[in-house]
Amino acid sequence: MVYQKNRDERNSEILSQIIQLYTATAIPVSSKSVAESMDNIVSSATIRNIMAELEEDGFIEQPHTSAGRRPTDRGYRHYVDHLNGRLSLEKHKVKKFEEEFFEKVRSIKDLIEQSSHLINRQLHYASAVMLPDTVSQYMKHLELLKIKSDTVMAVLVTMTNIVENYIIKLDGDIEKGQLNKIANFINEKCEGKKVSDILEYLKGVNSVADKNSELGAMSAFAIRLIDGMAKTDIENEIFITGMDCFSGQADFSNSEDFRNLLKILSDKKLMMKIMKGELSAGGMRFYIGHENEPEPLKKCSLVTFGYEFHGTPLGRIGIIGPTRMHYENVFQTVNYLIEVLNSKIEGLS
Amino acid sequence: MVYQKNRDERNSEILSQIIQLYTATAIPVSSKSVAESMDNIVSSATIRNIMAELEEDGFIEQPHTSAGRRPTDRGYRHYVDHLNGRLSLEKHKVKKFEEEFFEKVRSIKDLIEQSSHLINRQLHYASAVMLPDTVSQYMKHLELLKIKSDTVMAVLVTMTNIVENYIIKLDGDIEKGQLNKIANFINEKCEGKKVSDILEYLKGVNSVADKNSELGAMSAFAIRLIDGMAKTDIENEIFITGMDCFSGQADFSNSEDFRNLLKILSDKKLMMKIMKGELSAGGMRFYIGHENEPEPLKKCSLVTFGYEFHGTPLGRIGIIGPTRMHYENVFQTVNYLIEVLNSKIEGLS
DNA sequence: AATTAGCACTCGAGGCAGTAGAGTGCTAAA
DNA sequence: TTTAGCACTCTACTGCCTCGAGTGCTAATT
Repeated sequence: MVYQKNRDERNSEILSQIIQLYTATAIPVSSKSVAESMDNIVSSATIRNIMAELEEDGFIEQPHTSAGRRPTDRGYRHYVDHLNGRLSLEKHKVKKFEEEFFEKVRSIKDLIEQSSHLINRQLHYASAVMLPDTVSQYMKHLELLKIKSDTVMAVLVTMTNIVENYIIKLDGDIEKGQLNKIANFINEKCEGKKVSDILEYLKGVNSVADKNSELGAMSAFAIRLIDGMAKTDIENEIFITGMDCFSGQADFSNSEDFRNLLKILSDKKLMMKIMKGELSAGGMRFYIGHENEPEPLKKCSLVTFGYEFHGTPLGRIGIIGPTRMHYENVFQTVNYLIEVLNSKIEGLS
Repeated sequence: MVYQKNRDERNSEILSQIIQLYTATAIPVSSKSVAESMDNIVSSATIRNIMAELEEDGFIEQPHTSAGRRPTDRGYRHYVDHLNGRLSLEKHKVKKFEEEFFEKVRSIKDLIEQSSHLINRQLHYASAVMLPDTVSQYMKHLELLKIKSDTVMAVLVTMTNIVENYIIKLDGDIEKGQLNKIANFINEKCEGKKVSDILEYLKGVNSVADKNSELGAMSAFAIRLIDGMAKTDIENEIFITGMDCFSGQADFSNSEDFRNLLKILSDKKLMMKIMKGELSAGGMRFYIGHENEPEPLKKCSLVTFGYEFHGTPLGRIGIIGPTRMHYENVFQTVNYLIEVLNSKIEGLS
C-alpha cells in the first residue's frame, strides 16, 4: 500500500539523518538535534515517534534511557544498502585527486601505494593493500643470474611491471651458458602468458620429454623455479597503513579495544588471510561491525574492492575504519579508485 | 677517596634496582620494595636516605610527596652508560634465536626483515628498519628491458642480492640491440663497483668521449639511468613494525600521548629523516626520553645500530620503546644482531 | 489521523566531602 | 652508620548530591 511506502521512506530519511549526525559527532543524537538538522519541518516530538519505530526495527539503539540514539550495525547496513540511489552526483569532487596521486605511476606497485595514500590522507581511514600474487600475473621477461657457484637468482618481470626475484640453491654447479639457454627457452615460449599457465605448459613439455635429454632437464629446472617463486612471495605481500586514524576517533577511547585492534592490524598473516578470502569477491563490499570476524574488528567496518588485469582479479584493497564510518565518502572514493586503477593497470603494459 | 667511591657504587646499585623494579611494574617504587628486592640486607630507612641522595643528583623523582620514586631520563642515562660492565655474561641466552630467525635468509632484505621480527617478538618493542640506499650498494648485474616503444626498465641486482628496478621514459624509440650493448658495457666495466662510484666512472667516460660517438651516447644514457635510480628509491624504504607494543604498556595509558606517538611512527618520511641522520653514527646508540626530537618521542627511547658491507655502512635499524625500556635485554640483543647481520651480509655475495 | 506542546520521569556526568593507606622525612636510639 | 618509630602528606576510592539532557506518554491541536 502506498501509505506504508511513504512511511518507510521517511523513516529511512530520518535514519540517514541520524547516521550523518552520529558520524560527525560520535554523540548519541537526540530527537531535538535531528529536528533542527532538518530545519524543524517537523517537531522533535514527531521525530521521537519515528525514532521509537526505528528502534523497534533494530536500526538504532539507546545506550541508556535518558540518552539519545545511535545507529546499530543493522542501521548502518540498511543505510549502506540504500546508498546507490542517494548519490553518484558529486563525481567531480574526487576528480581533483587524479593529478596529485597518479601522476608518475610506473608500475602496479606505485598504483597500489598511491591508492593507500589516498585512503589515508583523503578519507582518514586505515588501508590494507595486497600486492598481486605471482601466479596470477602475466610474464614479460625472465632473467637467470648465477650469483654463486651453486646459487641462481631468477628475476621475473611481469606485464604490470612488477619485478619479483627468487633465489634457488642447486645441488651442483651450473654453467652460465646453460642458464641463458633456459632463460631464453622460457622467454621465447612463455612471454605474455600467465604464470600459472606457464607452470602447466612446462609440466606438459616435461611429461613428454626424455628425462635425460636437454629439454627434459631444462623443463624440470624451470618447473622447480617457477613453482618455488609462486610459493615464496605470498607471505608478506600486504601493507597496512594509517593505523593512527583510529586513535583520535572517540570510538576507541576505550584503550583495551584499541589495543586489541592494533594487535590485529599489526598481524600481517591474519590480515592477509582476511583479504585473501576476499580475492574473488568482485566489486565493492561492505562489512559492517559484527559482520567482521576477529572480535576486535567487530567495532570496525571493512570496505574492500579489487583490481584486475585483463579480467583476472589481481589483488584487493581494504579500507578499515570505525563502524561509525563516513560510508558515503568511502563509496564515492572507492568507485573512483576502481575506475582509475583498472584503467591505469591496462595502460601499463 | 675510597670512601666516596664506595658510596657512589652503592648508590648506583640502588639506582639499578629501582630501574629494574620500575621497568617491570611501571609503578613508582617505594623504599620498602627496594629493600625487599635486596633481601633486606639493609632496612627501608637506609634506602630512604640513599633515595634522597639519588633524588638530589637528579637520577630519580617523585610524582608527588607520598609516592614512591621513578627514574628520570638522567637516571636511565646513567644506568645505560654503565651497562657495559654489568653484563655480557649470558651470551648464550640469545644464541638460540639464530636457528629460528636466520635460517633461510637469501638476501639482505630477508636479513633486515628477520631482524625486525626478532625485535618485535623477542623484545616486544617497535622497530624501524631502513633498507640500503641504492648508491651505497655494490653492483652485481644490470639488465635493460624494453617494456614499451619508448620505455625502458632497468633491473639492478646488487652484491647483497637486492633487486632494484627503475623505469625510464625516453624521448624517442630505442632498439633492443642498442639496449643490450649498453647493458653489456655497464656490466663489463662496473661489476663489483659501488653504485656511487659507477656514476663517477661514467661521468669520466662521458667527459672525454665525443658527444656524437656511440660511446658518448651510451655513457650519457647510462648516467641518466643510474642517477635516476639513485634518486628514486630513497623515499619509502623504511618499515615500521610492532607499533602495537605501546598499547599494552602502562606508560601510554594517556591516550593523547599515544595518539601523538602513533602519528609520528606512522609518518614514514619523518621516521626516515630521523634514521637517516643516524646513518654514519656507527655502533649502538641510545637516545633516552627527552634526547629524542619530535615531542611525542620524548616519552620513548630509541636504540639504533647499523649494518654494513665491506666496511661501508648500508643502513640502520632502530628499536623504539617506552623510556621505561628493558635496556639490558636490548643491549644484549643488539650486540648479537650486529654480529650476526654483518657476518651474514658478507656471506651473501 | 497525524502532529505537537507539555510534563513527569530516568539516568549519567560531575562536584564535594570523607576515609584508608601507602609512602615519605625526620628524630632519636642502637 | 643504621634503624625503629612516628607524624605528616597526598592520592585513590567511595558515597552522596544536584543538574540537565533526553525520553515517553497524554492531551490538545490541526
